[in-house]
Amino acid sequence: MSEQPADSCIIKHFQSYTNIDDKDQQLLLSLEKGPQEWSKNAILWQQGDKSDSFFTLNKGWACSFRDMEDGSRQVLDVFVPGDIIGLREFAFQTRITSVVLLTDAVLCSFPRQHLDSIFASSLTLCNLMFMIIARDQAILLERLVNLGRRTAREKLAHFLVELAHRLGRTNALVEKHLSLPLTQNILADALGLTSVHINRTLQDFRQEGLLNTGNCHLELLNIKGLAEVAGFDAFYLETSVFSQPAKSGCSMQEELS
Amino acid sequence: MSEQPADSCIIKHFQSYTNIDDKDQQLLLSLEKGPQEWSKNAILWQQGDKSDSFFTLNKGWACSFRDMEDGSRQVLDVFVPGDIIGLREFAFQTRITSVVLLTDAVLCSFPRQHLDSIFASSLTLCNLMFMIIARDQAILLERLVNLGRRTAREKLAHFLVELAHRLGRTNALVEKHLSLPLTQNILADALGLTSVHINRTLQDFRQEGLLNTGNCHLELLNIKGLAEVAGFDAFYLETSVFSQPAKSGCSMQEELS
DNA sequence: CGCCGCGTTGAAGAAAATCAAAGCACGTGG
DNA sequence: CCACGTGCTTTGATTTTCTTCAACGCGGCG
Repeated sequence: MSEQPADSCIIKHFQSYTNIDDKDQQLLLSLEKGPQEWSKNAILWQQGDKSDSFFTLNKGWACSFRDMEDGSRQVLDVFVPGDIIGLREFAFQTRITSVVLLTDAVLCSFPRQHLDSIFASSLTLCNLMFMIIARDQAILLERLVNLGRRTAREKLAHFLVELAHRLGRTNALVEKHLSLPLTQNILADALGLTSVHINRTLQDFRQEGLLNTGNCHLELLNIKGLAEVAGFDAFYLETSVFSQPAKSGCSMQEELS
Repeated sequence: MSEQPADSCIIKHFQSYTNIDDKDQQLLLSLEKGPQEWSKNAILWQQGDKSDSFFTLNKGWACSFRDMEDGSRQVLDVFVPGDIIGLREFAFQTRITSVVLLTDAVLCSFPRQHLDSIFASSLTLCNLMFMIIARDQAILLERLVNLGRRTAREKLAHFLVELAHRLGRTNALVEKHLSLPLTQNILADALGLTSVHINRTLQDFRQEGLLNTGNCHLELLNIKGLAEVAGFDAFYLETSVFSQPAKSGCSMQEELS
């Protein structure tokens, strides 16, 4: 239960946006519940569950989704290490989406009522929370554009490039290789396509030398090419209310900008 | 510049979620800039503009959109009287979307830095702002499901029923008639379809006796039927952190639930 | 071994886009 | 008051994109 600051998921996440002073760090530490191990395919929560906490994802992948009456599902979000899960359910007493772990994972829980303490005692953190939720929304907006006005090729390319970008922020992107624990089915459910079509589109990309896939692993051979296919522009990921930039940990950022 | 509380857009909006005490009302009043008239087709702001304020929409309709490189556009949001416009741009120094007025309108401006005063002086309002932005996100999520996993029929029906629901909240829905200043083109851009296809789907609905359209006007003949077509469930519109329900102004709410 | 989840492949079909043109309503100016 | 332009709706014919269905291979794992 007593972590060092370096182990705190939420502080690490917040630090990537702006500097958090010692006082605020202590506040966060005192509110966060220690890391817990979860195993693959565990359901973090389901639509309709009581909504009284959110999580920070320290290690592993997760995704949120909505089940449809006809048996299909829409994947709404893919979470990677460093992400906050469930902040958007803040306004509801019951969960409006479900969340499943795509890999074994380490999570920190954060009871919702602790948000009050944050709002009450730190203007910086209050602003920051607001900024994070607003950035989440920007990502959703972009996903909306993706689903509404792009072809399957563009959708898939855009999704992958965005993911690479987000992974770059927390250094999980080693060279152009990244572990991608997403089945073609999940990709399809995220992009509003069928897995069959995802499969064929991936084949096209491989033939064009844009990427390679294999065994939960993705190799981006030509990120610029992919970004071009997608019409990708990273502006929507770059929050800038606080002047201090995130510590740039990765060459991706420059390569894409 | 000196409005009575009843004229304040933002207070009215907030009151629909929970009770605002006098102190908070005064605070809001002091921060809000008086109502301004705008005319149809005016651009509130454009992608890339400096982002330093948001608006409350007192009268009229607006929509936010993103222009694509290929000339098409994706409509992201349709705003109706009582809505807050631009809250989600909070995290960015420049606008990530554009907003255009669909009718003549009355708006109140709210400088962003005033949010700090709110965060600093009222825990209630701080929570409320958070709730509102979270609810916005829930609506976006639902729109995402709409775009990703529904047919044209379902998309259109869902969109219209959601709109009716939202209008019901602020009493703009008289009987089953509502003014709908949306061209088929805008509907298409909102739903990721073409106006031709919207036209044909609307014709189907008319033939099935579900609705009537004409001249910026929509008549919902069979809301239940439409909701059924759409697989509509209003849970995502019902925020419930604050126990007090919004004053129910309209028979719609019961009819649909 | 046999099952199961996942990726891959092919053929056929459905949903929606595209292109092009015509009609209609409304405001504006002659 | 009528002619005209403009923006929106409507219509038909054609094409593209993506889905559906069905089957097979392959690897991991109980």
